[in-house]
Amino acid sequence: MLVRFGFVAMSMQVKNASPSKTMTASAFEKIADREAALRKLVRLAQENLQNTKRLLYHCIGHDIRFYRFSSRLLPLAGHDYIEGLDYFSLLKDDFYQVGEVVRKHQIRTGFHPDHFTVLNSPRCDVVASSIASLDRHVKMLEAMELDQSHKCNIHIGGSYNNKEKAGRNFINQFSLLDRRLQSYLCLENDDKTFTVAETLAIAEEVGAPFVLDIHHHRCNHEGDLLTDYWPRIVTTWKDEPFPPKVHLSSPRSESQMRAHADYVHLDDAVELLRGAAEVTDRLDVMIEAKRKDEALFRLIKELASHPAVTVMDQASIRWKES
DNA sequence: ACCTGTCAAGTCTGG
DNA sequence: CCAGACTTGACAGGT
Repeated sequence: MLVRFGFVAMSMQVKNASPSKTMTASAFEKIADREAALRKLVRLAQENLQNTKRLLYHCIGHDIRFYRFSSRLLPLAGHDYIEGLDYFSLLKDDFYQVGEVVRKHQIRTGFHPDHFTVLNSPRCDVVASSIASLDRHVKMLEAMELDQSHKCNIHIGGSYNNKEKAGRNFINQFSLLDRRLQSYLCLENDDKTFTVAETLAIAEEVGAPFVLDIHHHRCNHEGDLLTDYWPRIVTTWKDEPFPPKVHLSSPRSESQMRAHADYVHLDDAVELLRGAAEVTDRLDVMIEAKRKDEALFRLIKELASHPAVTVMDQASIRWKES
């Protein structure tokens, strides 16, 4: 099994390259000259896109072909204050430049809209802003000229005291989305509410790929063994150009089980790779650790001494279990 | 240069 | 019904 590793949004090695620079709503309010404030927002967004490009070059230089964009590229996006501001026409070229690097170097990218994107909420305003957020994320991918193989990954949402009903509500809301949005989505199990079993069943029903988060699974499962789900997980990716993707992280501590640790524990990685190797010959692993790309490089280094591992380059390995 | 507190969002819990 | 916890990186304000 060929395994490629990726990281999220920012680098611990590339300095002054935040792709998430922003302005608070209250700071925006305090600027008397609204036009000047809007210009500053556009400048921040432009910096975020240019830094994203720098981060992509960093990836390329280290053989990394899997990267998740920051979901905060556009400051105050969706906020009432900036109504009428068209980031997309103003930053057309910046978006295009990012996409150009991605396509030229065949990097797998995507977004993870924040957990306030809740499609199954009983509140109409929450659903509406969630759809608007998804639309914005897809617009960014389109502005980069990246097709549906680059996904927006979301969770199912809240349970509202009736998880089964909440799941059905998600399916209903999903079915009401434009096909354009649907085709860019993939679904991930979360650490509190929707387990692998529940999320996978929903993903199968709506025809979206399923992203396994091994850490969330550990926080939120019902004694179910992952081995029961691996074949079905892989099947949800069968029509996709890229291989199945999974999220890998370790708990910060026993008292902070849900929080992400600085680095990934080798054992967690090995456990994941063992399971995946039974069902797929390609896997993309998104590292979700505080130390970002440093955690990726450290994990590769640690994996190198495992008997089942052959290191291919700085960011990928071959797993060959005895 | 560094440190601490605040900011955004939605859900859930506890009072 | 309301306040606070949860989460995260960056802002904001203090020293």
